[in-house]
Amino acid sequence: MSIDAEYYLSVIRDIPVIIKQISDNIIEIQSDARVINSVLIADYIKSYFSFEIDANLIFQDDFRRLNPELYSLLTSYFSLRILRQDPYETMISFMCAQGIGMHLIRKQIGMLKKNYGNKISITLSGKEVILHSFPTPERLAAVDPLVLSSCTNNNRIRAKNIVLAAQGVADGKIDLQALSDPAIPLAELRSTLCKNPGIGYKIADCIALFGLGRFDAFPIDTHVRQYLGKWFNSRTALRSLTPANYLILDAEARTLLNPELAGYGGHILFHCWRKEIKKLHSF
DNA sequence: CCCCAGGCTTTTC
DNA sequence: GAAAAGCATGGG
Repeated sequence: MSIDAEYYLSVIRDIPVIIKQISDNIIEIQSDARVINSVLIADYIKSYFSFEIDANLIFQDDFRRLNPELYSLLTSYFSLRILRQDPYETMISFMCAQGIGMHLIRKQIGMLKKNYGNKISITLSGKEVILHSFPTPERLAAVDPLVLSSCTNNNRIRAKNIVLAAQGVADGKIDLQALSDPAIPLAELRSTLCKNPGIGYKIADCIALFGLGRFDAFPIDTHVRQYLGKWFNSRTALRSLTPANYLILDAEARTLLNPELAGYGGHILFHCWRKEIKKLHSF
């Protein structure tokens, strides 16, 4: 596998990690830690990068037969990984992602970490680099929403919703551990998450897909709607993305992709669409 | 100045 | 019930 840089500095569950490209198909994970979340780091990383998922399970023979040109375009994205990220961090992060561009989303999350996260020192090639962990629920729960709004693109409603969500996690009213039970039906999981202000269908599905390991969850945003229209001739995709149309598109996607891995496939399609068609480079 | 960006909520018909 | 308008800012 490969990453699109010489190395990445990352903080996984408060553990600083260096991800380095060694050769074309080999990356190396460096860390001083032996365990993450009480799991041996090697085992944790294996699960974190969801290495057990094979794109050929998602885009099966019928897909390949019906969409030969698209399939060949997609194959260079088959090594793309969906990370099993922390559910709370995923929830807050995607609450920052409503109707704005990627660089503004990254800016918001960066400010949240810098202003309210813990400093983490890491040594890289003999030089000290300061990283920031994601702020704890307790920390964000205690912030005045008006103050926090400087980190949320000056959107006070978003800041208030983030504080409410952090408070919910801190006091146990939002039990993300319980929601990580794979036996919970997807529709039920989504409606539970949507009870929180600031979380609609799309963000609920993102939390499920990226934070709860639910690779069957299929978030539909403006890009997904576009490729469903262009690549799969969906008539619904030509209409505005109302809640009703969202559910129709969700059902359509499950007829195109292996339903159990629809979201994983959607993410591969998403990045292929953004990079090949929209010519966007930011992730 | 327009529209669009990994949408959700409130108002209005 | 479903559509329309408001939220916020930066970039094309």
